[in-house]
Amino acid sequence: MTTQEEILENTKAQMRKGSLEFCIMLIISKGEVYASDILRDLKNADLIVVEGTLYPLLSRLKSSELLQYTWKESESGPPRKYYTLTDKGKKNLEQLKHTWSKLTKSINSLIK
Amino acid sequence: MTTQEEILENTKAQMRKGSLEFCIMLIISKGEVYASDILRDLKNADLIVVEGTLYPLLSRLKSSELLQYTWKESESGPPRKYYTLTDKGKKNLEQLKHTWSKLTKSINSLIK
DNA sequence: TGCTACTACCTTGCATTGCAAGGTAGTAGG
DNA sequence: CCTACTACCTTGCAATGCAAGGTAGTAGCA
Repeated sequence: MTTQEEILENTKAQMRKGSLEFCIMLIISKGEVYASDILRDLKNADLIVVEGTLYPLLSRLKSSELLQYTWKESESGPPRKYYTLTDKGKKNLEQLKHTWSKLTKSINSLIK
Repeated sequence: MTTQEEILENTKAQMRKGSLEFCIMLIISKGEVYASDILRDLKNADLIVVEGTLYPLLSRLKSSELLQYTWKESESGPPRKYYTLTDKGKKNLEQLKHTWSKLTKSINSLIK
């Protein structure tokens, strides 16, 4: 069975997923962060994401050379991977901002 | 091998996919259309979609009772399925417009 | 009647990817 | 050492976009 509510949530989830990679790069572009920082920032922006989604995505971006990381000690607990954008990542992100801008214009004109 | 260009196109594609279902419902909400009309309108909005994507999606929306269709004769060629939104579909779409508006606000504030 | 071309609808199989669930290991406090 | 906590990562499943291929109705024309 599939309720109306579930159908709606599914489509909403699709929207979130579509911008996920973009959002994560935006967050990293603001300064060195590690996974928990990213999860927190996404949550604050109403973009719920879990670890099982984030870690593979970070790995993917890393192996595409858009991200790099350095290990850093924590004051309390195990060491953390702090991510930053590479030059390639920064260029990529600029293009994505442009793409995002065009997409929202297209859709907003469909809405009217 | 994966080029910079391919990585970028992949992320762009993710963005498009995320809003696809929403866009298709927006197009149908403007009046009775059949598959080719939808493909044309999406293309005009820079949202490239192919048949193999559209037909299963229309079926899904139909079986979720967001869409309905009627067969109509064509002046030249085989008959066509003309789609419209059901009441449930209209309600759903209103919610999605709201979700879209919130999402764009969230992301735009991440961009700044 | 055949033949070709065109349009329209649909299906199959693959690749990608989000996510629930579970796993490993470092640190800290008692 | 034992428990709790944090951090990173993997496995297996399900959803879904898409390339490719398939079926069938219509039209024009010899």
